[in-house]
Amino acid sequence: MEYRERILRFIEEIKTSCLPSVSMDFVVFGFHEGQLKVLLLKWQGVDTWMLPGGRVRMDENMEDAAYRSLRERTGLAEVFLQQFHTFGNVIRNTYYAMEETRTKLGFSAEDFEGLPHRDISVGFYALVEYTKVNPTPGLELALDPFTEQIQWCNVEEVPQLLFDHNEMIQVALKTLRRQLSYQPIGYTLLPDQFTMPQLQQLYETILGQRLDRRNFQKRMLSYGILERGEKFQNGGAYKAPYLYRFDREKYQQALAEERLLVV
Amino acid sequence: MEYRERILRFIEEIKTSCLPSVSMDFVVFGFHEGQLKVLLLKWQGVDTWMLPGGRVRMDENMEDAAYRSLRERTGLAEVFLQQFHTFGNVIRNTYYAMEETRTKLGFSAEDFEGLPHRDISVGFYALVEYTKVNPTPGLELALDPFTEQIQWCNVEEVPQLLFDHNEMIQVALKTLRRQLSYQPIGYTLLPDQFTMPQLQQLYETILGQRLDRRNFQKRMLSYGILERGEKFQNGGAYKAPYLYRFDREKYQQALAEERLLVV
DNA sequence: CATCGTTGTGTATATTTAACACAATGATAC
DNA sequence: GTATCATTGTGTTAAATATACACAACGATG
Repeated sequence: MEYRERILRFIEEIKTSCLPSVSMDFVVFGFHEGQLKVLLLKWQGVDTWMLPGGRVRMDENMEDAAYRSLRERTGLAEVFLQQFHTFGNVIRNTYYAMEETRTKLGFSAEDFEGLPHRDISVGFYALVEYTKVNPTPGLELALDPFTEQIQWCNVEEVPQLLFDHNEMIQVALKTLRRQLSYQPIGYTLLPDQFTMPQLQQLYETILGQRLDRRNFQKRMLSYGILERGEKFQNGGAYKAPYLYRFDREKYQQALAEERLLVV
Repeated sequence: MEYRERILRFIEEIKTSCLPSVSMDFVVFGFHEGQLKVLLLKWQGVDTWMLPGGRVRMDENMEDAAYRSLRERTGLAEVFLQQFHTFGNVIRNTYYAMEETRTKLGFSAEDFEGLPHRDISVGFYALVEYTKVNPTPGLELALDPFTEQIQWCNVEEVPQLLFDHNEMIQVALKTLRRQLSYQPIGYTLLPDQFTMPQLQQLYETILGQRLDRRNFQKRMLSYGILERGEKFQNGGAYKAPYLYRFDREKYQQALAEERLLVV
């Protein structure tokens, strides 16, 4: 199918099969080499980054739509996904790049007619295991003919984004910090097995503050949600740390009872 | 203006000047005689209660729309208002009473054509001072020609409501409890002056548990956000309690620093 | 003027949180 | 081989906080 044709079909699909004036935006967090990362994408013809988004089909639950969108982007079926805020300001769309994009791609105003000019956007944050993610540009899947590039970016180094997406990331981060004690942050951001220092680094990165190594370990073990495994030697000139994995059942139970307060 | 005419105008207004497929619902909390109350309303021709709702105008920020809707309903300009969750399930609308209402009122399907058949609804909870509220049925204001009755109901005695509104109240309550320590719950639900037992009763009602009288007082005073006034005698056979009022500035500061943990 | 329910304040105890010290490990340099 | 170094695992102590509880003061009532 030709490129122009694909875009026209895409627009037609949005107009006919998706809820008008409602969109979703995703703040996808990953953790790699001691850094908290977020997934960003770029539209073809626009040189500013933005968050991945999605739309809700007419007969689709919003939560299902969110999982679907994220699966299409990351290839992950099992992720932690949660709405954190709904953004409804008119000025959200002040820096809308749709017009710019349209012009650059050589489409007429009529081609894009009927698309909503203003959206309410439901913000979701997702916690995914960095190594398992396969960022997929929409171009390859025909799911979004605008998306050219998609890649991870350190949370501290996020550039100026389109729309209110910078604010979205900040609100998502704030929510993440607040929910650290009653959401399964650990086993959705870390690989199956991990060391205590890794776990601590994750918490420190999210909270943005140092924690006492000894008290942290004591506390984590006291929750009774960790299983200790073998020792792990990665070649450093130091004592080998133990590998741990989460006891999912006990973790869930502790979360339900909100016993995992950290700070 | 005739009744039928008013409804047709109302529908036309929604279709032309409000965002399609987005609505708002409000869980309005008040506190009176030791009871947490919530504002419910009834449509004409339907004998099931529901939550007050609203819509966002095309050129209006969603938050502004929420304040406007609530002002129209309660007559209050200054309320604490905050979104707590966005509801997007399709089955939300399974028990939709719109059709039923339409038939009972003698309107044809064409009259109601073009109205969205499925909404995403942003849930807000509001904290208002019970005595200052003047519940206003839409009929009197032409703001909502369906609403016949509006009144307070004890949170524990809420009947089966339309749509997913019972769930909404539960989620709002959960959020309220969780945010008790970093939101200005106190001075939005209580009158300007209040006694310590009143304040405690409020906290106990929201949290759904008893608190130690002495420790509660000690803690509240330790925050340094209360100003003690005169003694207050309401005629009971007991020692007169002091009246307090909040030092708004210090309260705000304590909230910002999240120092008001209660349980 | 004794009684009763309620309010204000204090104090002792238990629990939790925070601060800190030391031994063990395993690669590296000499 | 052995000393060095960064890092890990565990314990101990002091401070802060939360909890439990006791008593005196007040003001209407009979």
